[in-house]
Amino acid sequence: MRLSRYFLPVLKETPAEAQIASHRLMLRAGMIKQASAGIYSWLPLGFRVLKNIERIVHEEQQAAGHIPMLMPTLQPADLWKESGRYDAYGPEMLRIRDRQDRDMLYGPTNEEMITDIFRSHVSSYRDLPLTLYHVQWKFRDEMRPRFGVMRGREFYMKDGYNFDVDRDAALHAYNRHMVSYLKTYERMGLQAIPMRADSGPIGGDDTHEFLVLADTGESEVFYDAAITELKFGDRVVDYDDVDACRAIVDEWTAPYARTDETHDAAKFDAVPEDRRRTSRGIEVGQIFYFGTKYSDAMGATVTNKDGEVVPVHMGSHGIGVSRLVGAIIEASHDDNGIIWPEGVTPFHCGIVNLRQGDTDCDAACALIEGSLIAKGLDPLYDDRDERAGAKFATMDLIGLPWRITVGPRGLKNGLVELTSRRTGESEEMTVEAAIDRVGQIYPRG
RNA sequence: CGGGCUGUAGCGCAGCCUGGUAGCGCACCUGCUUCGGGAGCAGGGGGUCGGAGGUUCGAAUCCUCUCAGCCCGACCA
Repeated sequence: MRLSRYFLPVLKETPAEAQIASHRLMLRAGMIKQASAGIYSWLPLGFRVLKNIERIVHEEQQAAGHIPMLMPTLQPADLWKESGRYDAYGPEMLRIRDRQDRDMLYGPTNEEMITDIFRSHVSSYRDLPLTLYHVQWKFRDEMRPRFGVMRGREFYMKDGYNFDVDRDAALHAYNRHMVSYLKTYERMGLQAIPMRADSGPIGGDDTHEFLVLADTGESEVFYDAAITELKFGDRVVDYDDVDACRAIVDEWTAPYARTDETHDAAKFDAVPEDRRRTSRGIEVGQIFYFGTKYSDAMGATVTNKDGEVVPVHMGSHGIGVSRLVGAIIEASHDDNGIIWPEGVTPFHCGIVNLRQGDTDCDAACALIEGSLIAKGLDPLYDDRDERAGAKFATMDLIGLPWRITVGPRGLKNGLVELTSRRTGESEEMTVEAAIDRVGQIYPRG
């Protein structure tokens, strides 16, 4: 993409309403524009990041055997009256009436709808296990939206629902989700720690939240430093292997890690003192096992091996996709702007032409751009007729992890500069070497 | 939903107290010079002062109502 043809409305000054780093930087980098309190338009740069996060979520969900679909944002109230949550949910739920005077709502989550789909089409244990998920906009009418996309009223969320014949099978689904979530967050360059949590309005027995450590987090968290040493890395998981999934879950749930809601001071004190940590965390996902809560209420049953009709065991699992954009920035920025992890960056590499209009510089930049595109990468070439300082400042602000700088001085010797946004370190090399290096950084394109 | 604050050009703000018909910086447009970390000079365009009502000869400024946004709290992915 050539910046001169793109839509990147960066701001030099910070809008007054932005209080925290991610909100400030998303506005300054031209990623979002507020439409109303807690409701945002996603401008092209922000949209790219949102879609990258969504893509990783899809890939990891499908790797775990979960099936994508799409449910609507508007739901009939009848389903929610059936589960009892129409009254239980309170004013957070946006209620709407259509022209026929039917009660509708903008969905804050989809347990009722998915249970309705399930009961309409599945009646045998032979069709289980089944996990369906979608990524869709949700709405919760927060009293006080704030912090940009971190706590909007409208938000983009992956929510999945597992259906299993009994408790043991459903617990494997729970473990499978935890494993897939660990992998998902790690691919986004995040350390998200699973912590035992409260179930809130979803209800249920077993639940973990995933928290990213950041000073601006809404929750106080207590954990054993040992958990931050764990890395998922390149390990290959067989998601059908019950014992293997449980072993990974055991590994990540062994060290103490809880939010203030479930904090147990006695157990925390048992952690060696030098490993005890207190911090703040941003919740970026949660998994639940809630048994037959909805299947009982809504009559979602299957016939088991023995010919008995039994309520199906369920769980649900969410990843806050739009919130993750903010959370990643909270965890990865400096005074000059955002620092994107390679997994979610809106463009793989920036190309800065220091002397726009100079034949050699223009040609070198065009060559680099074309070669990176040929490798399946997405570079952002700043071809504007701007001064060097303005181009550098823009690149730093929007946070592309790598930058190739092309100027007449270096080019005289056939050299360009490759700079890491994270470390600030620069290295001079030939045009070809720079193209190769960036290609190696993103082996999968 | 309680408490506090703010709405003046795309963004950041001054002007309001003490009424006299709107200004600064950035951004934008034109020209010249500049050109490796948000350039300089000159010229230029852009605002029903959130909205409605009232007081007044006259309202951005005073009064009433209203809408929107932000902060603290309770709540929350």
